[in-house]
Amino acid sequence: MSKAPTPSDGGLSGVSAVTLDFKHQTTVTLAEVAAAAGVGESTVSRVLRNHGSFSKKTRDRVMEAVEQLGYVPNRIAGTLASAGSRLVAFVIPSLSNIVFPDVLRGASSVLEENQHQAVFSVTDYDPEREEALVAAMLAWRPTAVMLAGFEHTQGTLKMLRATGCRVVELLDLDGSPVDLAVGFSNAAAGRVSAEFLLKRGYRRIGYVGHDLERDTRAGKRFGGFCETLGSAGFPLADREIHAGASSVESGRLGLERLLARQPDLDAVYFSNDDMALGGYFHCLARGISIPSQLAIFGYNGLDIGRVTPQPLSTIRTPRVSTGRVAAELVVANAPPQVIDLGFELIEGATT
Amino acid sequence: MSKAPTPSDGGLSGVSAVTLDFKHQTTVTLAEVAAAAGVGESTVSRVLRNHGSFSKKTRDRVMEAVEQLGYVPNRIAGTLASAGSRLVAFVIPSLSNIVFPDVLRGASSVLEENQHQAVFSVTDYDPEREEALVAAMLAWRPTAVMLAGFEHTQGTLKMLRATGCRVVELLDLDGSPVDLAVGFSNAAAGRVSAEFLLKRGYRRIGYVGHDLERDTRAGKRFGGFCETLGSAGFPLADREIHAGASSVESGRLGLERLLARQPDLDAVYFSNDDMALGGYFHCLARGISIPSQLAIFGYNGLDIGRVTPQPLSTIRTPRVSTGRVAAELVVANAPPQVIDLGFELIEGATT
DNA sequence: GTTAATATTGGCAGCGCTGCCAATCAGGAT
DNA sequence: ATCCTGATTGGCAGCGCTGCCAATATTAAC
Repeated sequence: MSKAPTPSDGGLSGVSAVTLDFKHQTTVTLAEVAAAAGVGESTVSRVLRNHGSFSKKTRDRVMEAVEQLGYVPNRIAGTLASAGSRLVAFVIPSLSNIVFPDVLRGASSVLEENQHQAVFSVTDYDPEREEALVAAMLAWRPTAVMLAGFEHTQGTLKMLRATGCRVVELLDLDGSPVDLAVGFSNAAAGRVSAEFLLKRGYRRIGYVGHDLERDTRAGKRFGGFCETLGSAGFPLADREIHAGASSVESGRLGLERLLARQPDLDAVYFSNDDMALGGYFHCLARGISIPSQLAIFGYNGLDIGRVTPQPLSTIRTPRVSTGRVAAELVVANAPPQVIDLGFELIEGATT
Repeated sequence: MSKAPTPSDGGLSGVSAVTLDFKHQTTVTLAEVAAAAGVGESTVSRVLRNHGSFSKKTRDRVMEAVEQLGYVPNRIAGTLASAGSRLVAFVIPSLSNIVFPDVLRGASSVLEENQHQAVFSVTDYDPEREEALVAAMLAWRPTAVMLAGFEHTQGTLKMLRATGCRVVELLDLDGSPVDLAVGFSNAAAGRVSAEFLLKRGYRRIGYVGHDLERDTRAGKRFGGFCETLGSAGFPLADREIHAGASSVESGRLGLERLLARQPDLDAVYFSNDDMALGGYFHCLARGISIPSQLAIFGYNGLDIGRVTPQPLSTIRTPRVSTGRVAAELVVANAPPQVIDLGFELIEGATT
């Protein structure tokens, strides 16, 4: 963000002079509605939840009182008195990496249709932080907790196994799930990417990636990629790892550095499409012709990669579906299982 | 998403054969901890919340029992018994538009530091849906509700004014807030963009945008932009509006269509950077030289726009700060006010 | 008209935790 | 040893709603 943004002209500035009245907690309760409608509390409860039986006349009177008083049910009390919270907790590594907003998007539509709510918090790829956030989430007695991948602290695993709620591990398949798992194999994605580049005849292949320690799924892709290259007899020529999160800029810088050391690479595999786009822009800016001088391969299948002058070769991952399917399993209270949604290799014009 | 993704090789497929034991709701309660530690319930409560006084010895015994039993406090019960839920509700139009994940990101770090949780739902730019989702959110008695902009249905406004929780309207300043507002003026951003293009000498200016009815903030920018062009005597030459959400692809197609009708435009203003990047890619692909043949101007200041071969001229908006400041105001329970975070014009190489 | 079913309805005990208040305890002053 | 002050502690009444069950109203069947 900018340090000291220019205040927009025409905008109100700083603290407005007009101070609205402070709100007073309006606490219309079920009991008040019942009194106003001249019926019992349980009747109001039944009408509002459309559960059990009541006459049409009663229904109308109750609804009128609800309207009149502006009653808003209190789900905190409702949850405590009954069973499920209908809250689904997401503990995700990041919101900068488009993968996670996509997963949330897929899940939220399903959850909203089923009267559930999504709660989330961001670990910033820190397992300790994840543990603390999972604990905080469990305090809300959610219907389910959704996490990225299988790498968790012992403490997190212990909580997850002890809790009564469902657990869904997302976007990975290379590991053993606590309960449900929805995603695809990152190791396989890495292998498929390597096979593709080899089949197309590339031999001196490099890698530009971001922090593999923290983003373990990127690490698994890298592992599968190197393994395949190695067993084909053409091991990875060199790699350039950016310490922080992935970004277009670090992809660009990473490729620049890598090429400075290894000017004769014929292909580069990137940890994801953001990084790959940065590499692509570097080539455009330097006049490196793609793919004749250098091939570029990414991961994720972002929309933007299909609209660049040369479409990006990449692996398309079912991010939105991952969220959607995970949410569907949870609302259906499906038995423990592992769902492989697969991925798709997109052959663009950069390879 | 892909229709029928190839299952990843090496991944487990479909329903796994191994069925884990179903969970049984482990309900360790405060009372059980108290019994195990040999103290009263209120003592356990005080220790866990680190509130009130208790001896070190008592503290240790309680913590041991908590550890032993794997007790997880129940915030549902806690909230019902005491005051605030420490839940902050976000009702946002979209998760595809990077703006909103950025706002959530800014807010979530502040909220997590202050032991609050973020709940969200997505309206898909539909005011009726927003109303239903706000109602659902209020049922959780959140500390605050955060919404995009000032355009809400009468029903939504009524609920918002009647509720006891704080209301924050984000990313807009052109309207009157219910309670708090944090953002910047979109109309001003449009005006500033137009002034800039005029000052640089552009005269035949076009617009490529997305659905203005639903994205009212984009509509306000467009309004400010046209107004300034008009009063300078160089009214908008033409415009191309894509009916759906903004995307790189629709920016590219939009520019193509616009140029087909108006081949002699000298500059195009886009509804945001995604659209502008699409336009930029179109020019790259068609060999239209930028900015000599055509200038391109965006909105948002995405990182990617700084790394393209020619950095994109745009308006940088404080999206993450908007979320952060909004969260700070809420946790501090600040009085009603309007905060203008401004924006910054970035002069890239596309104008 | 009467009994048996069935449809409606109200009462009330919690759900698990916190806030309030009274009770108990530990030290120090007298 | 006795009293006083402040630190600790436990008991218990709700928070607002739902689930269970008994009570009452309706309608069908005889």
